[in-house]
Amino acid sequence: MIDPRGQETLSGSAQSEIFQILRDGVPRTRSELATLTGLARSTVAARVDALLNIGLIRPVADAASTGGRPSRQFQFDGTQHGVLGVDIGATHAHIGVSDLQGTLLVDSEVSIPVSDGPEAVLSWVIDEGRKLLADYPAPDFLRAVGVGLPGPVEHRTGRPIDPPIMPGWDRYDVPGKLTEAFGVATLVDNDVNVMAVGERNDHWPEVNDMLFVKVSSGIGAGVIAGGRMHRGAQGIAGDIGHIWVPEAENVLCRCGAMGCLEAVAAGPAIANTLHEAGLDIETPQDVAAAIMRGDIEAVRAAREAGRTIARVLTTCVSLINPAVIVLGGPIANAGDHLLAGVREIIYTRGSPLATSSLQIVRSRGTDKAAVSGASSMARQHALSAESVEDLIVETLSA
Amino acid sequence: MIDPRGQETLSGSAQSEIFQILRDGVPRTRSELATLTGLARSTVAARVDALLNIGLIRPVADAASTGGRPSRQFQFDGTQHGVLGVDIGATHAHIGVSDLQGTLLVDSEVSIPVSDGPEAVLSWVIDEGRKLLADYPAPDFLRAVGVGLPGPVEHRTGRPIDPPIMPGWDRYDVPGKLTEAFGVATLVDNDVNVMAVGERNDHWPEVNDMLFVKVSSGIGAGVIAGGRMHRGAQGIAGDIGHIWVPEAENVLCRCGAMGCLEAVAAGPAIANTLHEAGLDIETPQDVAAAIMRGDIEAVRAAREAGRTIARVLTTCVSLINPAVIVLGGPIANAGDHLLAGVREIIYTRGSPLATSSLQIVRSRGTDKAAVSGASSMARQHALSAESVEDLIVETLSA
DNA sequence: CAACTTTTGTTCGTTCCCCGGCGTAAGCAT
DNA sequence: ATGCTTACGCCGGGGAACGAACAAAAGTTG
Repeated sequence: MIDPRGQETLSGSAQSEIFQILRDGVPRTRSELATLTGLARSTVAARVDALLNIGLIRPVADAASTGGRPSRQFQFDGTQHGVLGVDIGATHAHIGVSDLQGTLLVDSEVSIPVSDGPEAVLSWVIDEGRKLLADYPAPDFLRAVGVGLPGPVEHRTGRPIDPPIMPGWDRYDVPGKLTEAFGVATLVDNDVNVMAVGERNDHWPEVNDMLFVKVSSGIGAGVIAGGRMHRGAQGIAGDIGHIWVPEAENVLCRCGAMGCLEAVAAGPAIANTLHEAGLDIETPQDVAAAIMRGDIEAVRAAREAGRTIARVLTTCVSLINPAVIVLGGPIANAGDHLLAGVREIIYTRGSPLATSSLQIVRSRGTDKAAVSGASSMARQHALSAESVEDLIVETLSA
Repeated sequence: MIDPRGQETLSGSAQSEIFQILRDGVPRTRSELATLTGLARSTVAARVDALLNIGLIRPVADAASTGGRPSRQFQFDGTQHGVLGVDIGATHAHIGVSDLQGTLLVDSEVSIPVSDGPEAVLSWVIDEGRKLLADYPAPDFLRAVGVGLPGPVEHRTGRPIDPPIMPGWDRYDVPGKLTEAFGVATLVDNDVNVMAVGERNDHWPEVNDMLFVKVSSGIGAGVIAGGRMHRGAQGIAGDIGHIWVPEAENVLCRCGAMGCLEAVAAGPAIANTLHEAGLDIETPQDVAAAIMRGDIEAVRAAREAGRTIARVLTTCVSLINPAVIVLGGPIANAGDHLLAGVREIIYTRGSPLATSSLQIVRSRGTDKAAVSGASSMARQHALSAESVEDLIVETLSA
């Protein structure tokens, strides 16, 4: 019964090859899969049966006959399993259950400051997660958990590293806690990275080089290079909020330094400018609202912030040569004004080669972007060759 | 040697798994390999025999007995095969034969302008290559060819794309020509990328995130992200020479635009400055010579160029979070002055997190850096799991 | 110095996966 | 309804790898 070759299974990597082909959602027949993979029809049949058993694929309408017996078609079925997406913000926690297609099934939000510490926040996550999952009692329904945290995270271990605004979280074993509670793998990352992965998986799957820039109370970027999240030597790649810009030369940043980009172009900086101009604006949310209602001063400030950010981004574009820049966060999503400022500078000042086919767009995510990004990260893991193979083996032995 | 396990060792085929383990040069016994791979002793023995036959490993002194029969040890043997490394510069061509350990065996250089066109230049490469290879008549000695070109290259196809200084080379099928002549795979890339790969493979094998910056007649960077060369959406990632900098606001660049970094900080710009200051300096080589002999004006100019470049690099550091920045090219290698300027700015102005453990060093390559980089690129290919397996299969069938 | 111990190296039968051929099932065309 | 065409399911054969058993080569001990 048991493969005597133990855990080292060369054929194992090919085990889920069929599934990886079907992941695109296109229905295919067994013969098509055989020619695509080069495997024998009999082998394909066995694999397809296994996937059907697990519920990762489903039969769909037969293909039109070409003269002989019509062939059955099979298609990716993402409805039988799900993942948990968790977004921890500075003042709130947001959790959602998505199926493996990426459809958000239910979600729930609560106001809880991250400064209450990991035990309090994660307890809510666990309780609420279990409540939401109660509606999906299928055995093995949950396949993974994804978490976005508002600070630097060592992705390999899932632990926050010296987070500035998360007292008590430093090096806390977030995946340990959640894996214990839910019994599945837990992936943790910085919220910007999580949104970047989500945006890419959901809207730009064919793009391998992308920059996601979030403008809210700070400014951060997620770098996707060669189709993979780029984290850098210490996991702080994309931390562009504290790059020195001449506009901020005499402005003190919350990080304690002078000259940081986010000291002049992030939400609080814009709020401050507008407040001093006499507007009744305190928070980044107020800024977004003012921009949305077309306040001329706010619009001007958003566009100017866009220009300032773009001056930094021109360098990023030359260095990375991305196909797309996505702007996200409440300020960027409040109309096209910040976007317009970014485009203005990048398309005029950026190098012609790198900008000729560069797209600069707004995030398509909504207020649920972070949760859906976290889910997307979890989904990516759950649908990976490794996870699917584990599931096949598990099911076979049971 | 290179540690192949540094990043993703695509477990595609376990056939050459044993070889990939031995690539680090450490001698190992069959039993050690068996426990490392999880394979049976008999399987390991068969694989080892195959590798011995090919000549990719060699037996070394037996291990000390632990009471029983002493075990034989085997070690990577890079002396039985070799690669060709080719560096095409603006005014010269340089070719060398290296063995698979990376030792440069012979090399040869000629003054030939790249503007003579691909047929002329590559004819010399082929003739000279055959001459050099005549001393290594072992069948199947040559395993790959690596080429560095002074312009943008579409790495997938190996064709130059709109190169500014290579008339007649646009979209020329360089790998086709050389593969036909030498009968092995040919890899082509931009010279900066080639040097970056070489520097990484030879001197920073364990570093996965690195920036290589070349300062000569232009300024370019090679980006290694997550252990892989990053090329970007159009293959022009790292093209930092034409980033807008305020220092160059009113300076015309050779590219036709105003404000480019390399218009003020590359070799020709420094030469021009010094020439205007009354020095007898015309070319970047003159600049390097002046710096080397300690000319105070030249040293000052080099340091100032370093500062200007570093202002751009601070953004790159925040975005990529590299572990190392390597500065190469004739200007950077003419003493530590440019390096000092770069360090001065990055360590004072860069974000503390990203610079705290960042190393900024000079390239260790010599004037043969480009050839050795091209060889290194070829070697990386020749030692990849795929190539080794092909070789095993080939030898078995013969 | 010979027999024993210990570990390695080698051979060979077994197991399992996968391939490919053959018979059967299921629609189309006449 | 009959034949044709294509797809599905079963089954024997080949190859890869495993592991047990045996042979070899030291060191160890009486």
